[in-house]
Amino acid sequence: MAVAEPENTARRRPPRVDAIRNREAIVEAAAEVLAEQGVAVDVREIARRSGVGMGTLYRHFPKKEDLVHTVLRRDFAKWAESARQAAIEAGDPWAALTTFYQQALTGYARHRAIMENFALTWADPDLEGIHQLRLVIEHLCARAGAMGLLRPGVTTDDLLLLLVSLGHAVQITDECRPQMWNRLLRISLDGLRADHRAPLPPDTAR
Amino acid sequence: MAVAEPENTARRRPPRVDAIRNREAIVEAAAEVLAEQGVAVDVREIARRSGVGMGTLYRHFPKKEDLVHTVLRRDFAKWAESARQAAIEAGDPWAALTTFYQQALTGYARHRAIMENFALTWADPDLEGIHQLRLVIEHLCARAGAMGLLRPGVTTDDLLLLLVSLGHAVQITDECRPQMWNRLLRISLDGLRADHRAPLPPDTAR
DNA sequence: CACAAGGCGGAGCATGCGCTCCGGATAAGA
DNA sequence: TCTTATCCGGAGCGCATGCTCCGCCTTGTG
Repeated sequence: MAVAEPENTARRRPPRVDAIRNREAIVEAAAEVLAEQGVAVDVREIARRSGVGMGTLYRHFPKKEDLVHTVLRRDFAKWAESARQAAIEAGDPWAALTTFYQQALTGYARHRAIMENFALTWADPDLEGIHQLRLVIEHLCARAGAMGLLRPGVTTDDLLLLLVSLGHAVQITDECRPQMWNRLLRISLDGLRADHRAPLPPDTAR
Repeated sequence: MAVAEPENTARRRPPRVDAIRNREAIVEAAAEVLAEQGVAVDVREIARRSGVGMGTLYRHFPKKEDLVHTVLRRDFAKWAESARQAAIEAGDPWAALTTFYQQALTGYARHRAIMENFALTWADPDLEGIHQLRLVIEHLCARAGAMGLLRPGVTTDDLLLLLVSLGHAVQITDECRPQMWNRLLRISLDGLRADHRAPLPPDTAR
């Protein structure tokens, strides 16, 4: 690995302006298309919408996966942040929890690729985005728990899984019955309230 | 449409024994593979496992869809029936509801194709299988409601959607944390109990 | 303005999958 | 046994999709 790589540290021309412009157009178009159609979308469609050729697209993102990851990291972070903001603006801890779910699930419905990806990776704490989201939920959990509002024994993992699970319900119902998932959310949250003292089944270690 | 179709009513030889045997082998193998890998499976894999050539497979089922439907109708019915039985054997109405979900969700975890298909078609009451399942849930709902155990305003659709939603959670967690979805089930069912009298959000018509 | 380094576009390759085609095999009636 | 309607197998077609290749063009520098 010690072979001389000439000029790999400096003396590199900065990227051309058209290259920068194109890269941004690609990411923008990809975000749009991934939100609409999910990760199974044809790469040609992304190229078409961003007004760029396949060669250009693959120069900037050597694998489709690279592009998808780039977009997903960006949009996932945006999404988690907006849910966090919504929770902060709510008054009491319980309202914060409710608002958090409502905001998160509403966003969910508008981004198929986020949903698909979240369902696959929610249990992996190494991913930056998931980790951030986990911290938010932990905080909400702690706040509600401190005021004795939350059912004892409920974990952050429970709340994360609930988010994934309801996310699926949202994806299925949002188009034809936009308020139906809200009923399910209400039911689940009521099941999380502290007046249920019966212990939950143990969560067997992975 | 009145063109003479010669001999379309009788005088047709019965199918050969090898044809019958092969047809059954195909359905059996397809059920296995669909359960493991979902509907996206390669048709060649089904042919291979049933020890039959592509020509034979496509003679019996002209489209992949036909085979999938055949298998799904069969397995969906089996699945719904086993959940119904479990509910019947339970004592009180609430135990029936709990057992029903537990049985249904356990079966769910073992059949990917059923899950994928159910998520797409649960709202369509024209499908025989879904209709049957709906009746079962309606009955459970009525029983629990009559004893004042069920939260007022909860509909059959709510319970169906809850099934789909938890089904997704099961699919995600069953391999690495087999008991985790049970916690979510418990939470949701507790949210369905009659001690929550706060009205649910309205379900806007489709 | 002249000239490269680097960027650009899209035809085309490789792979995977649904489905077809047809020469050969075989069950079942005469 | 002989005949034939019926069935069998699997090579291969058509299409979609991820990705590459290469001749032409743009940008930025002296």
